[in-house]
Amino acid sequence: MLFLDIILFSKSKLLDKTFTYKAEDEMSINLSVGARVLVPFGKTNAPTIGIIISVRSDINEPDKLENIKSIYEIIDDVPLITKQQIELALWIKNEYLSTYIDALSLFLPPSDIKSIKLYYKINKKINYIPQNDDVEIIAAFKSSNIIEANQLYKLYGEKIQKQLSKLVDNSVLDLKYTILKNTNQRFIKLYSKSKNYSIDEGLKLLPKNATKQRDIWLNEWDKEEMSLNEILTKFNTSNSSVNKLVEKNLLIENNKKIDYETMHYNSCIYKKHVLNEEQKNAYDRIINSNNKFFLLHGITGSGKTEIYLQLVEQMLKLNKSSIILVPEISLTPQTIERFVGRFGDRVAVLHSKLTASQRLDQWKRIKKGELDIVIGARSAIFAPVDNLGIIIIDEEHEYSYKSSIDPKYNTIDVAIKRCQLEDSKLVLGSATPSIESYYHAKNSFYELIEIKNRIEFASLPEIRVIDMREELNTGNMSIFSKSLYEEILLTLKRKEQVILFLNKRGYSSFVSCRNCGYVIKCDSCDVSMTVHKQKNKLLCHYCGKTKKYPSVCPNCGSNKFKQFGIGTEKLEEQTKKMFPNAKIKRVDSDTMNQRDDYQNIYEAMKANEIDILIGTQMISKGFDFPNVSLVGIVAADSTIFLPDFKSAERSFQLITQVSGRAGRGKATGNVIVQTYNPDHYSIKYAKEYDYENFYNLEIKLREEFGYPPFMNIILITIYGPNMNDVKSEIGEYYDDFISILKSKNKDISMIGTPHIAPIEKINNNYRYQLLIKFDRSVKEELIKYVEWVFITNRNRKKYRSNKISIDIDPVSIL
DNA sequence: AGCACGCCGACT
DNA sequence: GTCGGCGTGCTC
Repeated sequence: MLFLDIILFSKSKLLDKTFTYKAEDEMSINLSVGARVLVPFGKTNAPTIGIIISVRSDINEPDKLENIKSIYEIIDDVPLITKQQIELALWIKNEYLSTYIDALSLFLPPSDIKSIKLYYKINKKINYIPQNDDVEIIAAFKSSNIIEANQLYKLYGEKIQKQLSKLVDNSVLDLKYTILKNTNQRFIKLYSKSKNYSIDEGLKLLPKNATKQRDIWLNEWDKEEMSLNEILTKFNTSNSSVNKLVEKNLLIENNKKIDYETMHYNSCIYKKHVLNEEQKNAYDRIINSNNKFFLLHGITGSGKTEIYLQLVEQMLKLNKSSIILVPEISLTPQTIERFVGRFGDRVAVLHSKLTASQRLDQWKRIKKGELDIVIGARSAIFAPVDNLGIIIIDEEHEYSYKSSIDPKYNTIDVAIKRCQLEDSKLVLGSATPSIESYYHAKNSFYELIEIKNRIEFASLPEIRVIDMREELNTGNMSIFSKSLYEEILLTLKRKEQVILFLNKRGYSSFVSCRNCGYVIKCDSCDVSMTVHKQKNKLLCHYCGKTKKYPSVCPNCGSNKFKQFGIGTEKLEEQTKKMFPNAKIKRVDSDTMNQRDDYQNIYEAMKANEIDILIGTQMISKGFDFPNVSLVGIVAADSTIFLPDFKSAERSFQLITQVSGRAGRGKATGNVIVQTYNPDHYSIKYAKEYDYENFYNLEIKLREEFGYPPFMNIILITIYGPNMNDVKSEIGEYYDDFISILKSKNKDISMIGTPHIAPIEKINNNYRYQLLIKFDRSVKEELIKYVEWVFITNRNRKKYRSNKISIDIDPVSIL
């Protein structure tokens, strides 16, 4: 007999624990850790899916033995996750206080189980004399030994379930089940022109006014068979005309199985470059060092990607696989292109636009080892690769590496843990490492590798800081400083490209009444609404709700309004006005709706079909266009003074990263930074490309104010529809928390009391926060107390409508 | 999450 | 007397 510890696939917090089942002593059970099982659960023994996380030959509390049920069956022949991955999942559960199933699900493929069908089978060996209500049930089994449960419910109503389970208990009936899996086969409708009609014969069947149908019938097709989508785009029509043609038998409809295995990326071969001395040195150190963890600090344009590519190539030679993480896959087409262009069909590209079945397919192929290079956003860290040689995290300072949904894991910490478990190397790369990472490199946790020159000794663009206060003094009220305006003119004249960066989408940041100063706010959030001119609406950037532009002030009735703060939409409008002959495109989440929009802009940029590219953060990453020689940062102040411990770092990184988009080709680059705070240290050091001194100052401030990497932070937010309930709940649990700390009598310093969140209300939920700062040495212990107070014992009924968010090591405390 | 048990009000 | 309302508590 063996005992299996199971985690059920349930979202309920109350079922978030291990359940022990027994199974016959079989060899196969030991090999089934990580496989899914079907188990009887609850009073009705409902077949329920779980996953085996461990197998034991004994049980801790023997008295409970009689309560332990036997599993129904093991679902997977091959475990979905390895023991190491289970260990990593359990680490994540404890480190970030998530549920078991949330942590495990990170590693699991999309479910291939459609449903479980239940049957009842009559047991012929038992001679049962039906009593009372059982009579008709037993009678039903006269015609068939086995009947689907749903069928029985249909015949006699759901309430016979009780009798059925009683009959099962008495062994009169046996419960049977089948697991229905998705076939993972998709069909697509393909259309071809009927060969039974000549063109003219067909034409006769089509009314004169059916222009679209005639278009489709008369024109030459690109290929014999076209999909509906292809027809619709080619002939700019709707499916009704296609359906009509099918009705008339002029088009033949064909169901074809589509093969998801062929997922290609249009990319050309990306040939190998010879590493320069600095690159080669970096490469050699990573390959040869006994250290496992590296921080590659290389300025923008220093050729980090080529180092990554050659590291991966070396891993292939050693028969090892690689994981490459990029901040946001759709925003880094270049990196993807290079990896696919170098390694072709060994590369799995995991991105958020994959359908569930594509995702499953990729997962299986990675698991099988057909794909041994995985490139993707943060969740690719959980890819089921075997024999992992290296993990590369590009742009390691990016916030997107910290998950914002549960489990709120930090990808870098997960990667470190994974590398320890699987004996692999980890390379963090950035031109502007996070303060925390650089600190750890300075303290030898990472081996620090610095690259100080651009490839082929291209020079870094010169950054000019323009004091916008002086512009105002000289009477320039426009968005463009004199210098930026002139520089754009010159750049356009030279037929080079310009990137204008502004970190705010929309037209204006907010609207306020000229008479009384009232600011239009979202009805559901404590946030001012942004003007979106194209949509002719006010939009809340937090909950997405919209409002009409007001005709009168809801506060005083005045009809005079003023808009404040510029967004990319207004910048685009102004730029078009100032440079009427330039080809201008805007990139922000408002213009990037379609799957291919970003890719199209990228291609257009490459082909020099755009003169001025305007965008938000979306364009700050990995864009590499040789013909961009001017970058304008329109308002560098937008994030500087946010009350967040990372805001100075963030500003420095943005300016450096965006500046890095200039001067990547032969043309020397220019950067113009417009600001009202030219003396702020993040702007001053960014101007000089002086990461080192920026770091030296910032790290002192972090130490002084007790922020990471010196102190750890846990941010607890309780939110709900009633402000008083939220306030009193967090107060009560805070008291519990404090008394636990006191009773433990340990030297735990903990700072802070509950307070209303900087954004008081989001989506009609009032928010209160507790910010806990503490020394790293007590982290493990403190997390246990947080779990005890805010998860295990958080069950007061009157706060049922409140929710909680617990963020360990948050990257933002807003 | 389900599901059963159980303790109260409105009915044939 | 009983049907059923949903509050409470448990699931290996």
